[in-house]
This record gives sequence, structure tokens and C-alpha cells, in this order.
Amino acid sequence: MNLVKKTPTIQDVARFARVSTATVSRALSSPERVSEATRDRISEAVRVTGYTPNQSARSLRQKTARTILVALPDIGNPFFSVILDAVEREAAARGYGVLVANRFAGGDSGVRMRDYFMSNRVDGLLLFDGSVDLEQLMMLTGEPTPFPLIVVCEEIPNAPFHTVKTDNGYAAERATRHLIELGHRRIGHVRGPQGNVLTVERESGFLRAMQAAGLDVRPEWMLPGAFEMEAGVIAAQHFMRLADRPTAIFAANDESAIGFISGMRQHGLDCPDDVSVVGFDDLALAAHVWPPLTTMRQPRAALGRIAAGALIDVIEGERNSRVPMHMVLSSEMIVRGSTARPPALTAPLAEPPALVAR
Amino acid sequence: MNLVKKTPTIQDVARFARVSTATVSRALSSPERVSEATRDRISEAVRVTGYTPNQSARSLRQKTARTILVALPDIGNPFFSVILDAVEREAAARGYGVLVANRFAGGDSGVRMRDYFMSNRVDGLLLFDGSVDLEQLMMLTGEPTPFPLIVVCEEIPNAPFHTVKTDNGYAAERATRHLIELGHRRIGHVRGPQGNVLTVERESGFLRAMQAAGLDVRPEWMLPGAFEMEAGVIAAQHFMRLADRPTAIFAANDESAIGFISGMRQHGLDCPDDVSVVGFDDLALAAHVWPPLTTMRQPRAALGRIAAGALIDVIEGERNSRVPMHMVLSSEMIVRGSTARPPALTAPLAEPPALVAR
DNA sequence: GAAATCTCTGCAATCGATTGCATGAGTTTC
DNA sequence: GAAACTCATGCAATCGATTGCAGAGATTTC
Repeated sequence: MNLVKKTPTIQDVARFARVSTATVSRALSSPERVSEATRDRISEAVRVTGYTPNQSARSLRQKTARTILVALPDIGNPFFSVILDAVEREAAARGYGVLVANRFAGGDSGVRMRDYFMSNRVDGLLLFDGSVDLEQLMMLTGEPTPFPLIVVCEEIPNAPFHTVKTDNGYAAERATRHLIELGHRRIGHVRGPQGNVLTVERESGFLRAMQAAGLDVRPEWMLPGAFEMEAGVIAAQHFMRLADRPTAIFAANDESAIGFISGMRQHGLDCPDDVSVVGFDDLALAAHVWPPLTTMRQPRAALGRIAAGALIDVIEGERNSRVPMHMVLSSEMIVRGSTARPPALTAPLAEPPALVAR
Repeated sequence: MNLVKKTPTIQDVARFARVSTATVSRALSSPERVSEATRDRISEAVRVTGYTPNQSARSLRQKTARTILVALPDIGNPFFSVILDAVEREAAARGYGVLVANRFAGGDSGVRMRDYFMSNRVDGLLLFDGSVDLEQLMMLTGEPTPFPLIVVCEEIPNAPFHTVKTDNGYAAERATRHLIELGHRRIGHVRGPQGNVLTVERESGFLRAMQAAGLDVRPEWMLPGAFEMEAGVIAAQHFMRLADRPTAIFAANDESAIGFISGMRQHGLDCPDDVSVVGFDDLALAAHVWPPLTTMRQPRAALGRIAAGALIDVIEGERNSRVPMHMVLSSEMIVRGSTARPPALTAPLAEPPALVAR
């Protein structure tokens, strides 16, 4: 009665088309190698039986999974999820599946990666998390079993991997210069998480811009932070305790900028009337918070698309994986309402008056 | 020189431990079936060779992929990405990988799903998108090859699938009642996208609450929308054109609520002084926008965890998949600053004065 | 002490697709 | 008209792990 029909295999197709399985296989993967007549019979047979190649069998034989692994520090973070969107599209367009591994860094990250590769589940890795164990990673990409890997948005210093990222240092410089051009002289920075490469890059960009303008950087104006709203709120609390406060803040990312603004407001300070704030990333919500956030836009969709494309190129051998390549995409300054001239400077500046945003 | 060592197979382990591959396989999957002595020898051999079972081979033989497919309408949306986070953790904890398929609905969605299943890449599906082609879905879950499927957050009417979701209708009622309790009598609604089940459920919850309180619902106060910020901005434009405006709005989700507030502000109206707004979802940013958003919190992490757990139960046969089961999680009202008493009612109400939020 | 039972292990088939090699028919070349 | 070549196809090995069946030896039962 309830006899479950099995899913059709290549055998069924072969039987139906009265050819061997070899011919069916060839008809599907390199059609020019079979005659038109049999090709037609096979197409018909595929249609009738509803055949779909078994990916496990194919993987086993060809040692290829047609799947990439995306290792993220936090999928819940909209910064990553938009990139993941682009990655997924690019991969799907090229016939690859996308496996996600979240909260990747930490104790067993190297082991988990090793397992994914050695168990033949994935052909390549997009690594969005620079805090992964470098030694374990090298062991993996190194001689015994080299595998395709691209580091995205982050960078692992002195490691010979392809990378795709944005010009963090330059963008941070640009953001800081924007504040300086508005007339700010007393500028602080809400840092990213400690030990993160991006934190360092953005901080040094900030410092370079300050130095270039001949401005002092007070150590107490470098506020500890992280890439989260809550960290911005806490930074605002530190900020409020300062006897002498800056008139502008460059925050290491949008979330901490928004948290900072929100925290400041709880203490009665307004943005941008009291303090101007610049963020980094241009998340979707940056345009919709109040005040709309001035920020450096990272081309996130492009990052995802290019990274996925490059990884698949490496997997398919179309790109040399021995010579590490660094792709740097440029960020764009988006001026919105969270930055204005400093409160003291309602009168025109000595220089020609800067453009007042908003 | 550069001889690439192959990745170790079960054969290598067997040779090293001087047993058959069968014994190695058993030692790893059901250790109680081998003697302690050989078990130790095999563990040692596994350690030395660095063996990891080849997942393709295992899948082929066992017809199981230890992978679930998560089909989402939009990963970039933080609502989904937080759920995905929970799904990924639960799946990882139970030894499953997570494949994501984004922008799932539309033309070939049924075909793509069919391929994922028939090609043996995945064992089950978490479907977050109700707008998928029902007929194709039924064909798939139906007799020829039934497969494990759970619909999350959405619902496909009259379809015999397990579902995990929140109590949308009741939550919408609760949100609306909150506005009524604050003293609002003229209340509008920013709808979700047309044709969406959630849109209908939340709208009817809204209508029930209004009816229960004996309040009129004017058709022109039911503003067209979608689950996006931009749609909220547009709804605000419609709102501004009304000759006679409500004093409060229940928006179908947080994003449209935030967009609405932002759009209203561009026209000089303030929230909550002029108009109170309630959202739905409690996204991370709801607490950090200005004003902080009053909203119905959906237990997103729980949704993801429970859905993934239930799906794996079905896959592993620990849960009957023939009797569809509906799990409904309850939402929680989070009162923040975006709701207050209506502008006309600065004087006490006839009823005992309602709690003024903020 | 023979029979029954239990424990541990190995043999070999199996999952489904791919692919190197062989074959036979047809075509071209000199 | 024989040799050389091309083309379409089939045979059978292969990828690596799992598992039904069977056998050897140890242990228990009566």
C-alpha cells in the first residue's frame, strides 16, 4: 500500500533511456560528448523520472562539495547579515551552497574548521573573524591540506591569505577630517573592541588626521568601546564624567555611535547641538535614527559579492591561491544630521565657513 | 618533493590499529560494541592519523546529510538574522550544519527546494517565508518523498505543516489596548505588506481591540505599509496628508514604526508629544532610537532555538511528523518612550489616570 | 560435556555518480 | 584497401564509510 517510491537515481534514468549510466553522466556534464539523439532520449528520461543528481555521491567521487563555509563572529549583527546576503546571492548564482558558522572564534574554532574541511563538507572558507587561532589556521592552509580561504573585512597580520576589505585607515582619517573642517578642535574617539585589527586601523586613521591638523589628542578622550550599542552607551557615561569634554566624537562604528548618542541624551546632552558624532559602516538604520547619522559607508554588498566570487575562483582554480592578493574597496562619506559646527562657533570661523550639514 | 599527503581515511586508521574498517566505524559510532583494548588502539590511531570521517561518504551510505536548510525572505533584515543566530547555535549543538537560502520565494523557489532535498544535501527545512509556492511544497512533502519541514514565524493556511510562531493576533490586540489605556481614542494602523499572513493577523488583532473598546476605525487611518523603514516613511507622508489625524499609531513592525517616526519628524511632528507609536518585534535598535520604541517583543532567540530543535527531532524520528503541531510563543509588551497620553488629554481622564510612560 | 548464548571482529556488499580505458562502427588519408 | 583516426558508448573500478551476515572464541546453562 504505502510503498514509498525511492528517489530516482542515475540508474533509473539510464534504464529508461536504454543507455549506460556513464552516458547519462556525460550527457549531463558535457553534452557535446554524446550524440544528439541519445541526448534527447536522456533529457526526456530525466524529465519523466524527475531525476536530480545525488550531491553526496558526486562529492564523494569528485572530492568537491560545491559549498562554501562562511564564518562570522555574529550573524545577528546587521553589518554582517547584509554582507551574508550578497555572499549568498553570488554563491547561488555560481551554483554553490552557503553553510554558516556563527560565533566562530574562540576555543575550538580551529578544530571546527578543520572538521568542516576534512569531512569534505565545504570547498572554501570566507573568514569574517580575524580573532581566529592563527596557528591552527596555518596548519590547515599549510602543506598537508591547503584549502581556499579569503579573509573578509578583517586582516590577520603577517598571514599569507587573500583579503577583501575596505580602506579603514583612510576612511577614519576622512571622517575625522570632516569634523575638523566643521571647525571642531577638541575631538574624541570611541574605540572598537580591544585586540581587533579594525580598532587599530580606525584609531590610527583618527590619530593621523588629528596630527595632520596639528590638534592635540588627550588620552582621556580616547574612550574604550566595542562594536555594539551598549558599548556606546557606556562610553557616553565615561564621557559625561569628563571635566573637560570634546565637542565631537568619531565612533569606531555606527552601533557605538548610536549608543553613544542615546547615552548622551539620557544625560541631557544633544547631538549635534552639544556634540557632533560620526559613525562608521552606514547601517540601514543610520539614516533613520535621530539625528540621522553622519558616517563612512562601507560597500557591504560589494564586499560580499567580490569576496564570494574570488573564493569560488580560487576553488575552481581560476585564481592562483599561492600569491596572496589584497583587494581594498573604498568607503564613502555620508553627511547627515549628527554632525554640525561646534557650539562655541556660531560666529563665522577664521577660515572660510565650513558647510553646515543638516 | 611537494608530495601532497592525502587526507586520512578510515582505511588508514584501520591499518594503523590493525583492525578492519568495520571495527573502526563501530568504535566511532557505537563504542560499546568493541572491546576496550581495540577501542583504545583505535582512538590512538585516530589521534595519530588525524582522521575525520568523510561526510560525503557517510551521507551517501546513510542517506542523511546532517544539514538543515533555512529559507529566508531576507537575511539582511535583523529580525531574521537574530533568529538565524539561534538556529545556528542549536543546530551546531546537535551536530548539524546550516545552509542558508535567501530571497527564497518567487519563481523557482519550489524547484530549488526540491533540488536541495533530492540531491541529498539537506535533511530538513526551516521555512521562514509563507509566500512560497504551496502546490510545489505539497508535492514535495507529499507521498513520493515526504520530508521534514517546519514553518517558522509564518503560516501557510490549510497546509499540514508543523509551525512555530508568536501569538501575533493577541500581541497586536495587547499593543492596541496599551494605546487605548493611555487615553487614545483616535488610533491608526500602519499595515504590513499585502498578502502576508502576519499582516492579516496583526491587523485583525488591532481591529478586535478597537472594537472591544467601542472605538471607530476609519478606513483612511489604515495606512498601507511593509515591513521596512522606507515603507514607514511613506506611510508618514500619507499620514501628513490626512485632514483629520489619529493621535496614535500601531505599526505592524518596528522598522515601519521607526520609519514612520522619522518621516513624521521631517514634517515637524514629534513622537510622542504629537503622535504615539507602538511597534512590533523589539529589534535591538528599538531601545536605542529616539524616542525609544514601545513595542511587542517577539522571543526571537527562543523561536529559532525551538524551531531548529523541533526540526531535528522530526529528522531523527523522535517526533511524529504526520500530525502537524503548532507551537505558539507569547510576546511581551515593552513600554518605552514612544507612547504617551494623547495631546488633548493633559488634564486627568474620567477613568483613573493611566500610567504615563517615559 | 554438549548445547546454547554472548561478545568481538572481519568479509564483502552497498550507497550513486564519475571516469580511464576499451571497443566497435564509421570516416578519412595516402 | 589498409592504416589511422574520430566518435559515441559501455564496462567496471573508484571515492570512503556503513552494516547485514557469519564465524571464532569465550562463557553460561542444564
